[in-house]
Amino acid sequence: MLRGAALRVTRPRVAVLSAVHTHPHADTDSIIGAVRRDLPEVSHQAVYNTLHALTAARLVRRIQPSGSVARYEARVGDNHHHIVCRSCGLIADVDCAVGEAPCLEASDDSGFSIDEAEVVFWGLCPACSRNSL
Amino acid sequence: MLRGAALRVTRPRVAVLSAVHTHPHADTDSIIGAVRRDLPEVSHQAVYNTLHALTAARLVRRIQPSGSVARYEARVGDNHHHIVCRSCGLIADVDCAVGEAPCLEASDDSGFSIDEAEVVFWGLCPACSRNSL
DNA sequence: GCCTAATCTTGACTGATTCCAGAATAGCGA
DNA sequence: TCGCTATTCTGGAATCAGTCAAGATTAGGC
Repeated sequence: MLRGAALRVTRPRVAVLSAVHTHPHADTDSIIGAVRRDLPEVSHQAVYNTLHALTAARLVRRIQPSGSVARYEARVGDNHHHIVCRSCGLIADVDCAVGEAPCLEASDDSGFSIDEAEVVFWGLCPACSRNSL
Repeated sequence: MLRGAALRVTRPRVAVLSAVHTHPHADTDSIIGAVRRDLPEVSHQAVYNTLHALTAARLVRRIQPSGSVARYEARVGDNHHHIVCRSCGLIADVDCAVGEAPCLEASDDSGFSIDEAEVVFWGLCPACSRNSL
């Protein structure tokens, strides 16, 4: 995958890419933790660098719901959306009915040239929903 | 408005509420600046407190597109959406065709109880669009 | 195997936001 | 109108995610 994106194959990069694949929607800190289970010596800077490089190469997607830190996921290219729990922050994927970006047309684009419509559904996850009764 | 929300009417609060009305989509720093034109002595903390209180009271809405700091707007209750310029960060409003939250149904809610669908359109504003030609 | 540019390590730094303790004050009741 | 009390504000320190920068390391082409 890395070679396909014209990126050098280094241990930290392989570990980060793999961590993002095994931990969907994880924040940077969790990814650093996961990577260090394989490579205890990686610097946080290397992880930040790699995440930026992978994001720029479209191998991972960066998401950041309001009030949350940056999170990353490896599911790219299918323009799916997310549901975020207002209470615990849990994130789940939602398939996009349309499949191609932008899946939605703006009623009035104010002269902008739009290339993507990002949808975030807000609500309560099953567990928090139960607890709030 | 403040009294209607059972909030004490203080000078900082009036100034913040007014600043949010006159500066749509402004970030906290701009709001602090605008407020200090009226009340030079307000602390940044008072502005943060007030913005949180107003947000909780639903008198203002907090928005935070990926990679941006928190921004606030006074247009509430009509569930409109936003277009964000990828290049300069400019934000414009887009009316929601439906008008009531959630304006969109998730194809599969994963057991979540959803109360809002937030839509962010990404693209280039007219000026940046022209410059990139 | 060597060379060079890309990448990594280390450690300091920034900027937004939050935490805290003491001073000020809005709005209640007398 | 006056005083009381809880809420709010001030000022300053602290936190936390993320960025910057310089020198050491290393992947990958020759």
